[in-house]
Amino acid sequence: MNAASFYSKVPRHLVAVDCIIFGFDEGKLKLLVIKRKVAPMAGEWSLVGGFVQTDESTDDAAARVLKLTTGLDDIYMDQLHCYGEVARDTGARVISVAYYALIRIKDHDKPLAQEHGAHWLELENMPELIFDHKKMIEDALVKLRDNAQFHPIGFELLPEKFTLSQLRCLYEEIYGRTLDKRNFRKKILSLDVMEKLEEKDKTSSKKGAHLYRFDADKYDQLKRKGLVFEI
Amino acid sequence: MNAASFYSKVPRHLVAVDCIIFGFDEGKLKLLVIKRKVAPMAGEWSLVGGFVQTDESTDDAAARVLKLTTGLDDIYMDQLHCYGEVARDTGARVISVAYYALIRIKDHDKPLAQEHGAHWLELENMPELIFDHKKMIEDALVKLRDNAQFHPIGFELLPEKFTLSQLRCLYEEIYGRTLDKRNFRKKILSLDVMEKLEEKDKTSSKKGAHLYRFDADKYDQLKRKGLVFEI
DNA sequence: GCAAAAGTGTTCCAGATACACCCATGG
DNA sequence: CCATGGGTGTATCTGGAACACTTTTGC
Repeated sequence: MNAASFYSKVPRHLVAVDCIIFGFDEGKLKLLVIKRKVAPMAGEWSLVGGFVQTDESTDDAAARVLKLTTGLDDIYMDQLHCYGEVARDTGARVISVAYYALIRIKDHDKPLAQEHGAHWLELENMPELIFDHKKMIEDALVKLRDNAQFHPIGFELLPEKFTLSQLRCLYEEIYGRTLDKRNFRKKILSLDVMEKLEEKDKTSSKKGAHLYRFDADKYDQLKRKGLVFEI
Repeated sequence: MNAASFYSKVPRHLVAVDCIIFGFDEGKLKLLVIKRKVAPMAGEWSLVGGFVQTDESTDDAAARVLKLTTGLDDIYMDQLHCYGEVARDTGARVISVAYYALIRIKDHDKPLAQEHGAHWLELENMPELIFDHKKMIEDALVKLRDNAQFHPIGFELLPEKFTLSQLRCLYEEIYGRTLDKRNFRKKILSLDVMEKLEEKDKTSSKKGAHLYRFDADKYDQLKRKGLVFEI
């Protein structure tokens, strides 16, 4: 059999990407979701998505969709899972590859997002979503937890400069449980991957809290030497 | 926009599944690979795969492909990753969803496998493979390690009755390092998820080693009570 | 002066690691 | 009788968990 006859007569499918876009604001994990504009399910809440084009990889498609809605490039994104049930999309048979992204809410293009009907909703208070998007979000949260424990991805959700309280609050949100203040400080500081700045943040206390910055270069160096990041 | 116009004019893609089929035999992790029969790359080593049909989910397609080559049903399978680079398949643009499966080599339909040109090759001594199949295998091994540590999936690779030495040997293969005999026994037995049988296996020692059987019901009970499986 | 968040150390316990010898048996 | 793999217990160490008071300063 030659290549032409091997690949011909094979069914072709619509392939979509859906993005679970995490943000962190006001001490809460949030997701960027949109009011769907097209039938079926127009007007319902949906993840941000789009179809994979002929000349782009699925990774590229996810990056394109993210940029289209947030204006952001060069963002932490990871593939979550491919959802391939025949009837998962009620409009047509669509195979969807889901990605999750971590962004700094402050950095995104707010007008652009609004133009696309996008809203930041609290993870803990998600409305009904179309198709299997709820399941995607659940799966993404599990994966986020797993990854955040052993990789320094939490910093992707915080501003460049942040306080230890903010960082702890973020991890508490991700893990869904409280963390001991002293143990958390001890552990994260012992990793020695953050730079302590002179500046203090006074927005949330009279005393002021030191700001820190994640040092990616230092992390890479230490990782090569065998550092095991764990929070 | 209505549904018909929304979904029309969207490019459609060939979607394949590829299966990384792990087995364990003679103390070694092995993979079931085939000599590819069709162009391009006919005659080269390849993972077992096939195209996703119109009426089947990607999970179903993977299960179908596995059954076709091994005769086995109802096997541990988990999705690995969706590989979506545009040019990953040199014959056409094919998006591939990879799955990995754990089977008991002794249970598979050997003649059927041979008929499909399938061979069990040692993981440590893999030849070159077509396309990105090498990468898929590497990714699968990472995922297998991660999963085996916290889920009792190692048992899927062993016969129903096995000795502690066999089990330890399997984990040594998976992790790629030796494990202390006494510590391993202590840990695995303390989980209390295996039934100790009266029978002994004398094939590998004069004294004979007790056979054990994994007790899935007991594991499920203990898990509900909060047992954390970890090896 | 007081409210509100920042910052700081020690004790305790569980689980991981390291390690060496006797046992049973077929040949 | 000896070679081979099976089976066993203890001491030590490390890292996680629990826990409460002082500091700073804006109001």
